[in-house]
Amino acid sequence: MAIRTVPVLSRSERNAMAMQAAGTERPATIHDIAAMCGVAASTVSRALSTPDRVNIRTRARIEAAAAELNYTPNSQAKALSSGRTGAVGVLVPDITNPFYFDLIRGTQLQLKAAGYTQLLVDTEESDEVEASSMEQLRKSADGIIVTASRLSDEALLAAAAKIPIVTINRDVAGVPAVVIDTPSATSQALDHLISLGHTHIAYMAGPLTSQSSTLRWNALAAAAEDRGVEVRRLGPFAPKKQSGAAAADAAVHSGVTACIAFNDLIAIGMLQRLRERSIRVPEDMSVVGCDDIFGADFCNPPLTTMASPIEQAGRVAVSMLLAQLNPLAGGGSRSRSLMPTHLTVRGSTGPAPTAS
Amino acid sequence: MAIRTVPVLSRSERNAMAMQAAGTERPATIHDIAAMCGVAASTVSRALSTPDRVNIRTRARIEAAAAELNYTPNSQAKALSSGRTGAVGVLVPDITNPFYFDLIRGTQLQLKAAGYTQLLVDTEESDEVEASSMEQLRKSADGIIVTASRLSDEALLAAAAKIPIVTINRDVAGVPAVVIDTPSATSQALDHLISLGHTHIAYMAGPLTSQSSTLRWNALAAAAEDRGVEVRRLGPFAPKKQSGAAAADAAVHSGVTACIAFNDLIAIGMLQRLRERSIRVPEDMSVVGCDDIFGADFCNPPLTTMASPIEQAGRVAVSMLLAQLNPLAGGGSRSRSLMPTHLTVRGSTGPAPTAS
DNA sequence: GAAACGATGACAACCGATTGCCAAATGTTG
DNA sequence: CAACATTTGGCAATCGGTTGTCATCGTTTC
Repeated sequence: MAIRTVPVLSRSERNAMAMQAAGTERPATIHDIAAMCGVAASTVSRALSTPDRVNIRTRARIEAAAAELNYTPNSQAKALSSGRTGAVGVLVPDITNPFYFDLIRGTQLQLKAAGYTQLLVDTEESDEVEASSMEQLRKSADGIIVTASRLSDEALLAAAAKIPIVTINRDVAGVPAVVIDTPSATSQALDHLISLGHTHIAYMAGPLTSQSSTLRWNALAAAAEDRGVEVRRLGPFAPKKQSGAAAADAAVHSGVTACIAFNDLIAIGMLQRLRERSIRVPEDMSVVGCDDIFGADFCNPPLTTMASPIEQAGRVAVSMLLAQLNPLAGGGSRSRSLMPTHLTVRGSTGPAPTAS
Repeated sequence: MAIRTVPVLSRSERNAMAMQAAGTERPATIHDIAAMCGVAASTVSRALSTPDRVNIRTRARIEAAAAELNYTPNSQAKALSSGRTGAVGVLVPDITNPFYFDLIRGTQLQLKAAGYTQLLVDTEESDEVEASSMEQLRKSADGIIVTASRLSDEALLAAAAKIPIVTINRDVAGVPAVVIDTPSATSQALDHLISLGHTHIAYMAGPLTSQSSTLRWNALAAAAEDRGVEVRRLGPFAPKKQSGAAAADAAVHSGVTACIAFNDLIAIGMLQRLRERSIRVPEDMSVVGCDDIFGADFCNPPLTTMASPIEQAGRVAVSMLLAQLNPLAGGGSRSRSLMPTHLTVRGSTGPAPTAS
């Protein structure tokens, strides 16, 4: 009969050995605290998460021990057993777009304040990456904030059925959304240009898959018809500074005297290109951007733009998502939030050139 | 005698009930696959992670079942049992600083390519937040990338003993680091200014806790002595665009004709302020920035700056960290990487004004 | 044809917490 | 002082994987 020669070790004995071997201090667990206080692990767990369920004196002992051991709960284990991960995914189409910097900052601040972790994912403007990231996050996050989604309405709805979602700048019935009201700013911008005497105006469109671009164009076209001016649509252009060159050339070629760009990146790119071509802004051509991103105020000339409360939009999206996650707090969660915008006039717009 | 009236349910039975109740499809687990293939869960686990340990036919069956069930491993469970989280923490002092946008982009891209998740944390320029974030990440990440750390050398070393760390722009013996070689670019910038005839030059310093700022100043002071020109240190200034106003005023007041700013944010802020005060750049005052961030090329005038390969630095940091995590790959991991920089001359520097 | 062997897959412990259930301890009341 | 209500805290199952150990099976070699 074979006798086990390897002695059976208790968990703490093995841990102690591992510690000794590695020479590094092993993070404390609730079991360590339990052993130190002479109570069960479950009691420790309760003392820390449901303080009322535990005698105040026991709780004090446990808290002291936890402090002494420098205890931090293991978030993985917590997530596994409780089902809540304490993380929120934030999907952006392009990390390098400054628009999202402000957004990310807003979500980051608000999430941290609520004790959540932000999982930042760059979907590279691809609907496939977006969909697979969502599937991935479904397990590792409690909710998702999706900005400028490239997915179809159906796909978004289906995803929202699996995990709480809040969209930003993408309005789909049934999915809570934060929408920055750039369409209404668009007509403000149009009126601004009209008041400066412009009658031939172009809209430099964003990606075809961008709902924002479509909505802005619709609003702009409607307003133009209402005011009896001509606005033509050019593009599409990728929302990057480099696209500005093509946009500028297209605008010049079309003979307009003013243009409204899908976003500030394109507008700033246009400014650079126009300068290269010695076309003066705003004397020869007025340019309006959108979003008021970092840089819009110090480019040359400073950019007239439709300012969006970007960071605030991020914060609101987080609030809406957290309200969805913890319905206990009385405040009935709204499902749609419209963020106001306004036109900020700087140096890139001016009177229309008199007929040459 | 009390008989249990509640029937004991197997795991799958309960899951099925939960599915029915929630009306939503529950993510598949290895147990589902195991049941479907008539093998043990452990076999499924091996088939997916150690394919060689499993018969090729069994493996094929398992893979087919996994695909059919649309199986995705639960990262929490994986992390808990294996000890590896598949996540890397990235600590930045200020998310809104465009310098870090490029950095974050670099880390994000490289991490994603390696199948890791990025946990982004804003430490708000606080050493305490930085320390507590590290303690937190110790459990939830496999490694940490720390940019421009505000911690003491000892604290960093201690942290590095607990979890793999790579620093960026912070050199501590014993901690792998990526260092952007701005000090050497600093003397390039100085020579550039000297060649333009400047003899009275100021360095607009960054935060006192920034090692980068100190190193740049040291390099600059040494080079200045070597060339026999006067360079005075002004500041410190917070690395934000708003600080540029104070910096500009200080520079003007000190009577210098050129200044080298700690970073582009300060430099751009200075340009704005100088313009407000009708001080011409570069005719009355030359300005050199550092980093070549987004915006440096289109501000007014375009900024002469010491260009840093920021995104690349992020990628290298990730590579170094991953090499540390997976030592299997032969390439001996370097512990220090110096990123070259160069001076990019644009419009913000020009000949020194002739004596008035 | 038997012994030795490698490949294969099942069993079960484990990671670090949460949580339902129940027993013991405590306090309250008549 | 007994009976009952209420805390309080322990036990054990569970989350979804990973991994060490071991039994089994088919194959190879002498």
